Amino acid sequence: MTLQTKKPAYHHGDLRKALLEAGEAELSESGLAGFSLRRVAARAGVSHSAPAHHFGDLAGLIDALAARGFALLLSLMEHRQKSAASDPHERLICSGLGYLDFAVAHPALFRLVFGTPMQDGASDDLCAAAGQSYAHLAAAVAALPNASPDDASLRAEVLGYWSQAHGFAELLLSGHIDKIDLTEANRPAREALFRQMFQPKSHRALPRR
Amino acid sequence: MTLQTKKPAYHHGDLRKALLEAGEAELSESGLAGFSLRRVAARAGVSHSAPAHHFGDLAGLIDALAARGFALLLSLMEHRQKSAASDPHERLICSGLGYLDFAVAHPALFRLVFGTPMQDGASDDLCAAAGQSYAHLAAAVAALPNASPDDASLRAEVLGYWSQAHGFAELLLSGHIDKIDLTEANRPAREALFRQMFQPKSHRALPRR
DNA sequence: TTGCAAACTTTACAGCGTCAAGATATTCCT
DNA sequence: AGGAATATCTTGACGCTGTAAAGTTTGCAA
Repeated sequence: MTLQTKKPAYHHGDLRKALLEAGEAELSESGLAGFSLRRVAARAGVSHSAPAHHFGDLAGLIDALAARGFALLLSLMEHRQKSAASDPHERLICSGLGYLDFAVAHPALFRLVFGTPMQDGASDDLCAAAGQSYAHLAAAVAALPNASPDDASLRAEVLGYWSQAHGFAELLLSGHIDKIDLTEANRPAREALFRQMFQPKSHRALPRR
Repeated sequence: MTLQTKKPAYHHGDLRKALLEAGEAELSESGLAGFSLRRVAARAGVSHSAPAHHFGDLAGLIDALAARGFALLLSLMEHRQKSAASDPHERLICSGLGYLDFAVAHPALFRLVFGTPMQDGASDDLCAAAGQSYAHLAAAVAALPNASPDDASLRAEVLGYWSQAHGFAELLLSGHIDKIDLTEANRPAREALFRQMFQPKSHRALPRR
C-alpha cells in the first residue's frame, strides 16, 4: 500500500501534473503560437493521445493551464503587496505591478489565460481561480480611503483599475502602441510609466463642484 | 483599354480585395478560432494556394486584415467624435466609446488585430494604420484643458487612456472578469459603465496638496 | 483467480499551412 | 503580329495538427 496522494497513479505517477508542467515549459520556450497538444504530450514522454484521458480536450488542457495561470497571477500580486507600505493607494499600485510582473515574466501564459473567452465551458477550478484574483483586487480597491460605498459603483471602480492594468499589460506585450523594452534592465522605467499612468489627471480633479 | 484601377486584374478581377472581404466575412461568421487560409480561399472561390501570391503567408493575410481593422477602428472613433459636443473630455470619451463599438461589433477582428504581436514583421500599411489610430487618440488627449505639457508625460497620459479603453474592451470580450451582455439592447448600460469607469476617483482628487 | 475499469498506445482520418511544379492568361518587347 | 517573359492561379504532396475508435497494459476488487 503506497501512500496515494490523490489518485492511485497507475502507470505514470501523476501524469496530469506532469502534463501541466510540460505545458508551462512549452509555453515558456516555444510561446503560444507553436503550442500543441502533441508537443506537450511528447515533452511529458507519453503518446499524443494520453492527455485526452485527463483533460478530454485541447480546450480542457488550456482551461487547466489558465487556472494555474490565475493562481500564479494572484501569488505575484500578493507578493508585491506584501513588500509594500501600508498606504492603500500604494498597495493597490503594487498589485498592479504584480499584474505586470506576470505579463512580462510569462507572456505566453498571460495570452493563453486571457486569449480565449471563458464564458462557454469554463471549469469550476478556472472560475474559482479567476474569482480569487478578482477578490484580491476588489479588496485592495475597497481599502482605499474614499472607496465607493455601494456595490455597483465599487464594481465599476474595480473594473476601471483592472482594465487599466490589463490594457497596459496587453499593449506592452503586443507592441501595438509603443515598443517598450521588456527586459529586466528596463523594469524601473516600465514601472515608472505604469505609476505615471495611474496618477490623477489634472483636468478631472475639479469638475466644477 | 479598360480604366485600370490599380492593377490590371488578370484572372479574377481583384482577388486581393476579394480575399480580404472573404476574410472579414469568415471572421464575422466563424470567429477567430476556426479562421483558416483555406476557408478564406474557398469562400473567395479560388484554390487554397491562391492567397500566397497576394499575401505570401497566413501572417501576411492577417497583417493586411489587421491594417483594415485599424482603419475601421479609426473610422468608428471618428464617427463617434463627430456626433459629440465640443467639450474635450466628452470628445475623448466618445472616442473610447467608438473603440468599444469596434470591439463589440467586430470581436473576432478585434482579437485578430490585437491578438498577435506585430513587432517582428509588420507591414508598412499596418504600422501606418496603427499610427493613425494612435494619432487620433493623442490629438483628443492633447485637446484636454490641462493636458500634459511635455511629450513624454503626454505619451504616458495617452497610454493611460488607451490602456483603460483597451483593457475594458478586452475584458468585456473575454468575459473573464464580468459577464456583460454584449447585445445591442444592453448598449446603454455598457456605455454607462464605461463612463463611470472614466470618472475621477475621489481618493485621488486631493493628494494632500 | 477472475473480472472489471482505468491509463495509456496505436492506428486512422480530416483539416491545416506551406512548398514545388504545372497550367493559363496577360503584358511587354521586338 | 509574334514570341518571350511574367504574373496569376491550380494541382499535388508533405508534415503537422486535434480527435475518435480500437486495442493493450496495468491495478484493484470481489
